[in-house]
Amino acid sequence: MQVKTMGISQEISFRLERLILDGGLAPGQKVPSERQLATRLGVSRAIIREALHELQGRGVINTQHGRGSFVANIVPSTNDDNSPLMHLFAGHPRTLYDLLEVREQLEGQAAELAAQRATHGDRHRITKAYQALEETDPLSNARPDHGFHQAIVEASHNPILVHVLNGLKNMMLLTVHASVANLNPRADMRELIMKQHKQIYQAVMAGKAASARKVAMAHVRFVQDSLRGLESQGAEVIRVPLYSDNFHENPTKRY
Amino acid sequence: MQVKTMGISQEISFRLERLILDGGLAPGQKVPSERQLATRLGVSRAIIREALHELQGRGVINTQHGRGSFVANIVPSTNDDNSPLMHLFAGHPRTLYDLLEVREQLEGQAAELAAQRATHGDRHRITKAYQALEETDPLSNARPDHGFHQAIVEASHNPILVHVLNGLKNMMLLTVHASVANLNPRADMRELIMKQHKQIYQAVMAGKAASARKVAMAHVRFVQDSLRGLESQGAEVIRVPLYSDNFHENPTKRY
DNA sequence: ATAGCCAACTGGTCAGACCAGTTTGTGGAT
DNA sequence: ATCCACAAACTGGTCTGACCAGTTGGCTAT
Repeated sequence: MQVKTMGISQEISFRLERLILDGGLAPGQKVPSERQLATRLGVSRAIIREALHELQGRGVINTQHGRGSFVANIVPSTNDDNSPLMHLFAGHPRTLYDLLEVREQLEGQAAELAAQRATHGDRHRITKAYQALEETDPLSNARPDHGFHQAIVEASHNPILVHVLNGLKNMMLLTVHASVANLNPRADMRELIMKQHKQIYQAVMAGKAASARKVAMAHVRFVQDSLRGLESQGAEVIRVPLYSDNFHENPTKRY
Repeated sequence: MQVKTMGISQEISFRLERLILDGGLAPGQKVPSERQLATRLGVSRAIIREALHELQGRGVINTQHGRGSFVANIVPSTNDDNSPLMHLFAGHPRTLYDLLEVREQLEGQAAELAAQRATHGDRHRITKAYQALEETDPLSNARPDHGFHQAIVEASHNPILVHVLNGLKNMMLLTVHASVANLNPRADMRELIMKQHKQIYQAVMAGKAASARKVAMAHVRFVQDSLRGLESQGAEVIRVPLYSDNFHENPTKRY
């Protein structure tokens, strides 16, 4: 109905963004002061501030008290690295564990279904992925790991499950790839993880559905606990801001 | 360069975002009015507006003149109506059961977590939703049913779970006759479903996590089996999308 | 020349007012 | 009794002017 209408503040933010992106303002350059913009554009300073906050939320500029606003170093990438979700992870590390909590369920289900439904072709692909996993040095990269899990998920023959888990995994890869790399270097952990992979592989191939679910869930939970352990040791899993929260009641006890 | 300082408006936007993440505000839900937030948080309305603009720029919320601000759907993969996933439903009713298969897991997990983590406020909301569910004639509409499940999912305090399940639910609404609409007309089934709801409600409220998971999963599985039964009798389960219920008018649209 | 201070920037916050859409409930007309 | 219209009472949108709080640079006093 009313989609046409766009507030002045929106229009201002668009004009500023276009000005910046068109090269009128280069990255690092200082944006005119709020009062200047207000008089020059013929609007109140409040509007300018709202528009600037919008750009700030988009990551186009950053603002410093007493100094001014500056054009951020933005790579006009079409990647969704700047998606709202990414910001959520950056600001709220708990979300990572929420993610793993859900993954624990779905990976377990995937393994269970895979054990039940895997075809000959599936088994072949899973075996190939597992062998690649064994032969590759986990230190180099996590792709074999990715491939192994992927093969199992696909063997579940549930496209919804594949889709959802793929989405969750992408989220993780984009935000915590460093931490995954942090996990493997420790010899003891690496050995444990490889043992878990072996258990998953064997259970799925043997068609032991319940067992497959169990070990797959244990695997995710292990990763989860390990990350938490790393974090408690001061490792930088993801950026951690510290803020108190008395705005809304907190859940009784998390984790 | 003391980077530590963060303005009130930043903190407000952070807290609001956190509130949304915690499931206190689910996608599509209305954010409290600016004046309410201002008084509740003890800051001026200008600050609230700046914080909201920041979230808006980030795509977390969208705002409509005269109506309010609403939480946007921030998990794109499972909510995108144009997703290739939607095309799967076209000719493959089986996908519906894949969906329910996944839902079985996640609803179970949601109930389990809700039983563990529900706050006083959560319990109040769940109780209210359950009472509405009891009093309403299920034949009229499915809103109370949705509200009840939604309340439980939100009480899990896992934003990822909330968003994923919300996406799956939307998918179902878009493609399937609401299960209750199909199932309830039969007196025996309706009674069974209401009994299951009661079990879920009691288990969650009693904090019996394992039991809550069990009955919630059984509920989804029952719906699943029932639909399959109906379908085998020749009933039309899958339908063409006709809902335009979604109002994602994206204000960040250029031009 | 330099240490120190102060004025003039900058953004941050507040208060209250008014405009502009939306929703809702109540009234009257039917 | 039903239904339509219109007036509150919401909601967000904008403006004004004031004051607080960091930063910067220049000007004094040493």
